[in-house]
This record gives sequence, C-alpha cells and structure tokens, in this order.
Amino acid sequence: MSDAVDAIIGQWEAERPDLTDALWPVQVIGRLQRLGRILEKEIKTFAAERGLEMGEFDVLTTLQRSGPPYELTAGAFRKAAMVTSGAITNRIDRMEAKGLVERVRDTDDRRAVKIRLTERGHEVTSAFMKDHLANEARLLADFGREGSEELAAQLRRLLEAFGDTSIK
Amino acid sequence: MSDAVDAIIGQWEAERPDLTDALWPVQVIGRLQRLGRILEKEIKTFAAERGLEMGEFDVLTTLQRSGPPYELTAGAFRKAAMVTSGAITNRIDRMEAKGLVERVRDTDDRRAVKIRLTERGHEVTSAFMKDHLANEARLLADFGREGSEELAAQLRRLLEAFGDTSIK
DNA sequence: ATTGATTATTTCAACGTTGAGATAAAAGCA
DNA sequence: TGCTTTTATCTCAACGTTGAAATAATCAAT
Repeated sequence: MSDAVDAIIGQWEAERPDLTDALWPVQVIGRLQRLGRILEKEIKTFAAERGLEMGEFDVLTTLQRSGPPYELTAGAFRKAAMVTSGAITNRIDRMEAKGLVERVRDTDDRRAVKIRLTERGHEVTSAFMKDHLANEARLLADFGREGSEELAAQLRRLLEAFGDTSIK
Repeated sequence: MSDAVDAIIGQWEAERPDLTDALWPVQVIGRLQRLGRILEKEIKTFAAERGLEMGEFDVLTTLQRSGPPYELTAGAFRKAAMVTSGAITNRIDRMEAKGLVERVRDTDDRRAVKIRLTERGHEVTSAFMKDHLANEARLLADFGREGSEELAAQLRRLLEAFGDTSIK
C-alpha cells in the first residue's frame, strides 16, 4: 500500500537521486504535516458549525479542563496555544464580546490579566465537548482504537524527543 | 514518561469524568496537532532564513520533484498544497516577481495556466534541498532513524484511512 | 450551431496571526 | 528611595489565507 507521501518520495528519488539517502525524514515529517493539515481542517469545520473560530474553541476547552476557578492568564494561553500575544488579545476581545469569557485584573500582579470562563462559556463548552470527541472518534474509526493506542505511544516518544513535556 | 497531551487528558479526566471513556482519540489527534504545529514552525523558520514564505517553499519543491518540464497547473498546486485558489494566485504572483517561476498559458486549454520553474528557481531549490533534509534529520536525530521508520509505517496506515492516497 | 453547464483562474474584501513597539507594573539592586 | 531590568499585556500595521463573485474558456447536448 502507498500513500501521497510515498509518491512524493518516489518523485524525489527519480529527479534527485543524489538525495535518496537523505530522504528518510520525509517519511515521518511529510506525513505529520499532511495529517496536521487534514485534522486542522476537520476541527475548524466542526468549530465553525458552532459559530466558533478554532482559536476560540481552544481557549474554551483549555479553560474548562483547567478546572475551578476556570481562569488562566493571557500568558498561559499564549504558551498553551503556541501563538503570539497579539493573537491572544484578539481572541479574548472577540470572546468577551460574545460573553464567553471575561477579563479580570489580577489583584496581586496588576500587569497580569486573568481570563475567566463565564457561565455562558461553560454551557457552550459543555454542550460541544461530547460531540467534539465523537467527531474525533469518527475520524479514527477506520484506523481503530487499538491502532490508535499503538500510534499514540510512538507519538508520545516523538513529542518527548522534541521536549514537549509540559502544557505550561 | 508523559508529555503535554498526557497532562491534558489528565485534566479532562479530573474535570469531566463523564468524558473519560471518550477521550481516547485525543491521544492521537492531540499529539498530531501539536507535532504539526511544532514542525510547521521549524520549517517556516528554515524557509524564512532563505527569504521564502512557506508556501513558496512548497511550490518550488513541488515543481522540482515533478521532473521535466518542471511545470504544473495552478490547480495542481491547489490540490497538492491543500489551499484555496486565491492563495495559489497570490503565491505565484510573488514568486513571479522574484523570478522563481513564470506563468505560461496552456496552448491546448487556454483556461489553464502552467507554472514553470525558471533557471533561477531551479538553482534556489537545488541550493536549499540538501540543507532542508539535513534540518529534518536533525529534528528526528533523538528519535532515531529506526523509530522513524516504524512510526512512518503507522502514519501511512492512518493517511490511507483518511483516503490521502494521491498527490493529485 | 446554440445554449447551458462545467472547469480554471483571478479578483477582492474580510479575517486571524505575526512581530515589533508601546505601556505599565513588578522585581532586583545599589 | 531611586534606577534599571524584566515581565505581562495591548496596539497596530503588514502579511497570507479564505471564500465568494467575476471572468473566460471548454465541454455536453440537442
């Protein structure tokens, strides 16, 4: 069996035989890139159907899973979402306008801004999380749960090799 | 050992125990998303150091590996790069201004536009491909070549499950 | 041959992110 | 107490992508 990445590697071997021995990383990185893009589109569509931008979706789930008091600083989001500070300001502005989160000035450190999930934000998140997970299960249905767990173990090893060992 | 995704799943189990049985897809999809973002940033940085946008980088490599006559239609790029038609027009405009590619009207089908790699585009691509692959090998160095091949086999299975079996 | 549907690309406004600079508060140190 | 450095967030112009509408050429059917 072969996929799109096999085809790409085959093209390189034909056109640039001098690179043949150096192509092995493409087998992993090329596939991870493709899978990342496919999944991003799927989840973006899911979020859009609920009137949410993907980044907003991210903020809501990050807040809910953080547990009481359901608030995190803007900086914490920046790191969790791997985006710049401008993007976070922008997201929170939009979400505050929608009533999903509210800004609370930290009393100890007045530079910091805590983003708190509102009651409405809580309801919205609770409402879609189950469907979201069902959607992800659907995506992996053909691949199977067993295969998923095997694959997950290897992906964990790779993330560790990249030093991605914390959500902070 | 545990990574950022293990931490995320742990948070969900604590905050939403009702979802525990449905969390298994996150082990795969959460990790693929994180890896995708990490790799995207790495390659974006590599391209930027050579004065290229990531999308431009993509066009150059797609053209070179396609072999003689090093030309493809705009539509072929749209599909290969998984982006919209507007993005392709934009990319080609920029790259044409840089002298990396040129537009050639197809004589058979005059709706179609062939994008052809110029001599200069060829040189630029040849110049960075070796470094690009070395950079990817560096990223996977800790994970190892053997582990990479194992992982690649499973990722291929997953891509096939998603129906990603062609570069067309 | 004419009409309608389809296909390929371009145009363009809206959108979210980036990244540098600005603002402001806190921390470190003399 | 002052002074500098560091930290946290916001501001804003530039940038690339999206997605729908426009343009133009080909195909299909009668």
